[in-house]
Amino acid sequence: MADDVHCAIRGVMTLRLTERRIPVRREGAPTAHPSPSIRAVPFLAAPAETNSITLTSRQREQLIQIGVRLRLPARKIIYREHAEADSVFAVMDGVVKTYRELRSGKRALNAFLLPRDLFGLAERGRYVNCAQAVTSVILYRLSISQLTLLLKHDADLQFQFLTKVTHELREAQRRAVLVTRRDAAGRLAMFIQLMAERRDRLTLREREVPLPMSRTDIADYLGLSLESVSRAAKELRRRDLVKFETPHLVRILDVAGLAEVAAM
Amino acid sequence: MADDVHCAIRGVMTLRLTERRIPVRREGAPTAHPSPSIRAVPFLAAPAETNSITLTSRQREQLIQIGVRLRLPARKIIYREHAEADSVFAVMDGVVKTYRELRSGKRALNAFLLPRDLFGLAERGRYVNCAQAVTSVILYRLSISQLTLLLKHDADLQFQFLTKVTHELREAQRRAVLVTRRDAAGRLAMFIQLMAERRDRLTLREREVPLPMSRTDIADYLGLSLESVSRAAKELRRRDLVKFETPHLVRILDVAGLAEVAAM
DNA sequence: CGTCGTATTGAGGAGGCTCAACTAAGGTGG
DNA sequence: CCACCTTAGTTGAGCCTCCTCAATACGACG
Repeated sequence: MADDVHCAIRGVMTLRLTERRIPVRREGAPTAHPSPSIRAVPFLAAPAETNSITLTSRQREQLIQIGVRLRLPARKIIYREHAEADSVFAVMDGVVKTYRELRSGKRALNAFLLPRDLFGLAERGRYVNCAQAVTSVILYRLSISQLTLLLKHDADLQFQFLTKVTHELREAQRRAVLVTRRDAAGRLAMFIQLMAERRDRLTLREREVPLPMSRTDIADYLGLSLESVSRAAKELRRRDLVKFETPHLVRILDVAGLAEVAAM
Repeated sequence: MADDVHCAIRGVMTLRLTERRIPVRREGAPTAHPSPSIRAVPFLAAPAETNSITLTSRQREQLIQIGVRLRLPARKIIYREHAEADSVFAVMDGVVKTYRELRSGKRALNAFLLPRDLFGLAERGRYVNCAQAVTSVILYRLSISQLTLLLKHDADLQFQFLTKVTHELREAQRRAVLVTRRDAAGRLAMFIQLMAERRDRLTLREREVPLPMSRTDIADYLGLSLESVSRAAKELRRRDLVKFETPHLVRILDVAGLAEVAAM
């Protein structure tokens, strides 16, 4: 009995810690996306449709057939820059980062990939950046050659991919604009907004935004030093715009105020 | 006779000036790309192929059928941010810039579009940035709705577009990495390299790189102030890496040295 | 030859980076 | 169970680079 209680407490504590460091299980857990799906805002005006594209069940089945489901631990390197590119990956659960190692020893983060995102950008059959799991992740690995065949055969499915890549292009442009600004607080505010928008609506309501990545990752993404991110966080807190419940969970206190700081 | 000479001289002078300010006619002039074509490095390893993709003559014809050829003067605004997006454009000749107007009154340049580039990025039927002619340009205007139909019907053609957008995504990521660096000289060096690579091989050999855009445009693209661009140019000149024949034509004196400065 | 737009040059100030010390929390091993 | 070590994050001081504001030079055009 005493042992049970002890175990229960330890279990809870461990769970909390795990939640904080690598929050893989959220509401809408793995089972919510049992088959591959893609998130993208279409470039066409969608009359009655939602903001997102959807694959037909047949398209999902086709993807499942050429794909393999993977489960990887946090920090696992998925592929390296210049490595032979044989696969494209779809994130089912967890967070992945893609980055480049610079000569100076610094690394430039290109993107954080969340569930329903694709990654595995290649050029002439070689990956153009590295990919690493931020949290423990569940991925869907698609053979590029098989995917290419499938896309050339199914124009509708390919159109979904075209829409997705176009979406990614817009995001990359947005980030490029973001990192030109000079003030650290503004950049961090935009980053928090960005992560908040990409969350499911469920938690958006509570205004709690998980930031599973480290301060260093955020700094490398925003083109700031780690210290500047820390100071910017303090600044946003001082102005009562956000509150960091933990280093990896931020609560937005003033949505409008944060938007004001984030505006360029 | 005297009048003829006078006219001839004036004609030559005018031509030279036009060349410098808006160098539309280059070797491989408009007639070199009489029908729409796209430039992109494929993401697949191309065994025997070149670095570029090519459209079949039938695909070109299909595009010509749904497209309209346009000739626009320099500085002409092609479309504005948030405007209804009904067209995608292919550059046939000249240079176009896409940018966003920021609240602060500044503008952030997203890209310079050269011949064989596409532009007209939209989100939910609205353009996400402005497009303006830098030089006088010849464009091919494609109706998005008709293009969409065509792409959904011709998977091979769509695959070319997918390849192109993927290429643009890589470029956007590269730029996002570029603008995180702190030193102005390094950024400008990368920019000169970038423009040199995108030139046709013909002039690359001579190491003369035309920069048809203004210093302000370069500054807005690199996330620097106009003055910093000027100072960076001076710095590169001081080190004998480049020489500015005119403000809009730079000659690379030391390819390796420039690459060294440009390296991150 | 004067004017306008573009590009260059100069002086001063702001912001972020670097270096370094310090704190907090987890994991390990005695 | 506690001391130790490692990693992540915070805080502080001084420096460096770029931005801003302002004046000047240059070239094109009327």
